[in-house]
Amino acid sequence: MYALVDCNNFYVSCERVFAPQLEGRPVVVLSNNDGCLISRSDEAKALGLKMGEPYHLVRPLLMQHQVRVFSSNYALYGDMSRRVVQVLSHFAAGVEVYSIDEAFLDFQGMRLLAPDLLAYGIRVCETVKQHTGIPTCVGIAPTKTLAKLANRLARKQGTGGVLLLETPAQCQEALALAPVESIWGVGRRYARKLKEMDINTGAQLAALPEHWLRRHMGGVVGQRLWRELHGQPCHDWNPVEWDEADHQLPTSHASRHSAVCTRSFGRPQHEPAVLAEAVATFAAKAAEKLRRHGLVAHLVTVILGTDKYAPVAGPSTYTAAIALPRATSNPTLLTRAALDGLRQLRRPGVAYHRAGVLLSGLEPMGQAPQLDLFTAPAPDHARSEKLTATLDSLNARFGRQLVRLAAAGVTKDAEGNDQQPVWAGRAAHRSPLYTTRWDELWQVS
DNA sequence: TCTGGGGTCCTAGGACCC
DNA sequence: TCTGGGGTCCTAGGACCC
Repeated sequence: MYALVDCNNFYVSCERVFAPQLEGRPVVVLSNNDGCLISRSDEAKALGLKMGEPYHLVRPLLMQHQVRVFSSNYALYGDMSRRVVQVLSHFAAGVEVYSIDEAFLDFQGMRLLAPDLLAYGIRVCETVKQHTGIPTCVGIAPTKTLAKLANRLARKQGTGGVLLLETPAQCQEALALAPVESIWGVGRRYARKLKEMDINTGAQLAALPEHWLRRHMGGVVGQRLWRELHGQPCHDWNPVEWDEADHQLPTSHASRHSAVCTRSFGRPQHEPAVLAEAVATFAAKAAEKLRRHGLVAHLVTVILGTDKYAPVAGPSTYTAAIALPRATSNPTLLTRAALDGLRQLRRPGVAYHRAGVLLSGLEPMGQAPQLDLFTAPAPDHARSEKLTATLDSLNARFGRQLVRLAAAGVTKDAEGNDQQPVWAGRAAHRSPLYTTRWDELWQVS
């Protein structure tokens, strides 16, 4: 058995923890660059506001109904997510973090400890709410796919936000209630195809022959979906590992294949120097992510994007890949490669709307075989490793990007005040970093 | 003027290797 | 006229997830 714990309207709920007066009022959170709506309170959903809707199109509606708007604040959401996972870790032998607002719990054999699984699930919800302020729902079922389904139904039909599907009959009943597009693994395309065949519910999908899903729904992916719907677990299990020394960051053993940092600019940019600072910043952030996971990369891909909504033919995304002689997570080497890529890619006079850096060809640090027999390790390799480690610990202690490469640019004015780089995205409504910055702590008066 | 970011898996086809 | 078999790696594209 698996339990899926899902935080309700997660980003909005995080904002409400520190602004309880917004309880019961319509609230939305915007994507990076204040682009689209990515989290909505129940009241905002009731106004007809849709997930992913462009902010500039619904602005009049938001003003009309006095909807409270937030720019996204990932430092806050990431920290709240970590707290939720920490609470969950006390309730199961294993926790798999699936996304920033969802986690699976290993409930195998849980019956022995908690004969009443439903009551146990309710206790999970209550404890998370009490310890973090975040409301959740829990779905419990024999497979991850069925647990997702149970979770989806839990809010409306569950007990205290919890729904337990245990017997085949219970699973069948739930599947019959589920629109086919709500099944985990059935996206827009497959949903349309299925509806054309008059397959409208999860139960109808599960009733198709296994080989049909293999043939028409992505090969083994479809086959796995069929089996999961029939109670046979097919998905991997990748629990987080708690580092005893540093209880801050759980790390997953799931292998990662890439680390990427891309951003839209607040306004289009064509200046080489500005683009270089942005790309250097993204390279450093992606490299930091790599080191956090103990990985090194073989390949650096620089991404530049023009206006993807412009009514012109041709692609809006351009990439240049730089292969490294040796896999590394060193920010200096990765930034240098990224800037090389940028020089290859950039076309004079073209206005770019976004940029990014993708690191791939990943391997665990220390195990990477040397690709180039004739390139000796740099003589200052050890010093440079030490420098990187020092940089990471300074940034961990005093705030992200406090110490960085000069290539990433300077964002202080003459008086030493923080200043946004010219390429920075819009974030007009960001809340304070209540839990991760000393000078932005929540104040109670 | 204004439309996010970060991932996964699978398949097919081409280049290249012995 | 006839043109193997078994691989790897890379890229692009399509599907999905949050």
